[in-house]
Amino acid sequence: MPRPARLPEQRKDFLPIVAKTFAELGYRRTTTAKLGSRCGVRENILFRLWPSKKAMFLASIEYVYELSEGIWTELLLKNGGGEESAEKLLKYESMHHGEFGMYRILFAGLTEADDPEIRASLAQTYRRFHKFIRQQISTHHKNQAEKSTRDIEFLAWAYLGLGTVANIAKELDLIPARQRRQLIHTVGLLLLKGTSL
Amino acid sequence: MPRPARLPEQRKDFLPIVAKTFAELGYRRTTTAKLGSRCGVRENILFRLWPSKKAMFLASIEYVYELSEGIWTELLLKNGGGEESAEKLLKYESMHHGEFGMYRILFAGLTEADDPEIRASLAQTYRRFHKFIRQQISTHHKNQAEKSTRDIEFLAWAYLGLGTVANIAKELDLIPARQRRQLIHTVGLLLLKGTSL
DNA sequence: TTGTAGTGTAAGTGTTCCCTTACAAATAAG
DNA sequence: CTTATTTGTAAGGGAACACTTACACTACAA
Repeated sequence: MPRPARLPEQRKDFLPIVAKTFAELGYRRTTTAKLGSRCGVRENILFRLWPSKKAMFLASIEYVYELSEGIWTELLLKNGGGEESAEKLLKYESMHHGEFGMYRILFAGLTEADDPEIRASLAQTYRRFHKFIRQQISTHHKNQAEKSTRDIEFLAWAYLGLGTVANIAKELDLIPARQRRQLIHTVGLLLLKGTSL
Repeated sequence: MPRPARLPEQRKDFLPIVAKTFAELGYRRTTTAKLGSRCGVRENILFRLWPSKKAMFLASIEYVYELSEGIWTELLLKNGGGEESAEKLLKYESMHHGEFGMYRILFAGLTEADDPEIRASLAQTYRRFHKFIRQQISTHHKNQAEKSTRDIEFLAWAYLGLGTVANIAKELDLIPARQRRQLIHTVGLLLLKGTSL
């Protein structure tokens, strides 16, 4: 009898490394040879775990969301679901937004968006981010002045946009870190509450 | 005596085509052969106009801003610099935002941002967009309740973020066109005035 | 008309890249 | 131990790509 296959475990071990590489180099400049060397194996090993380079990239896109969601839900659990949850998340984000640089995978994906599979995976990821944010805004407003569902959806998109420019600004050194934190916090509150700045 | 060189004219003729190609395919998938065929010439012609593929891309990044700015200032001239300028621009943007798809060049550039020249060109472009928007918000507030410079800067970044998600949403079909227009208009007003939604 | 330099074509060149194949080493079950 | 299968290495194949070179043709000023 042969030894048991450990493919799933290997996938789990290598995925963070693969994702980080795509985040750093983008899709096209990431070569399968480079992925292999970073994982400490030859490239054909990776081709046994995923059928193609594209599949590795798709797995990385999913990983981006799961990483963020993991951190956020942990924060929410600590908080016990109180009303100030959204504020706590916002405060956390203003401090740690984009610290792993994983958003770069989404930028990379956007330039490959004419591939239907990459496009679908990206769309799903953005929708999941949007849904999560929308829920936070909703919860925040539950016991207060009501807002229409449409308004909350818009505010959630605007918040996603805020996070995205913050990432771009970080990437290009457009705004110093301290000011970037203030930006997320100030405008984030404006969007969370929908009230005047 | 030889015939006079027409290199500047050729550059001007080809740049929109080159930029559009980069916008469609991204940086890496755009091959110099493809650029040539779209321009109706062989690739070496393009290498006489720009020293490298990267230079063609850099020129395309600048072109993105100039195109937008041209449209906007034309709109402003028509309006005569009245107080409702910002609103008019906003209305125009809500209707035509991203219609040429040139923002894709910026996405493509972001995944190449570790190249110092591309990074610098991108940074300059974003700064120019930010400055333009900031001026609009400032002008809008001139004769009304004052806002701090810092707040106006933040609102301008937030507006840039709004435009960016709108582009992403368009790219990935996350929001139907009609709703996207409403998003830009509603949240745009919120950011322009800094008042409640 | 003539000479000079611009404008275009055709055909490489060396490199890089995704993915495959061939095969050796390790390992667990019988 | 034997055997079947996994895990790893080494090498390379075919294609694509950025950029170059060689050379013919064209148009203009003198």
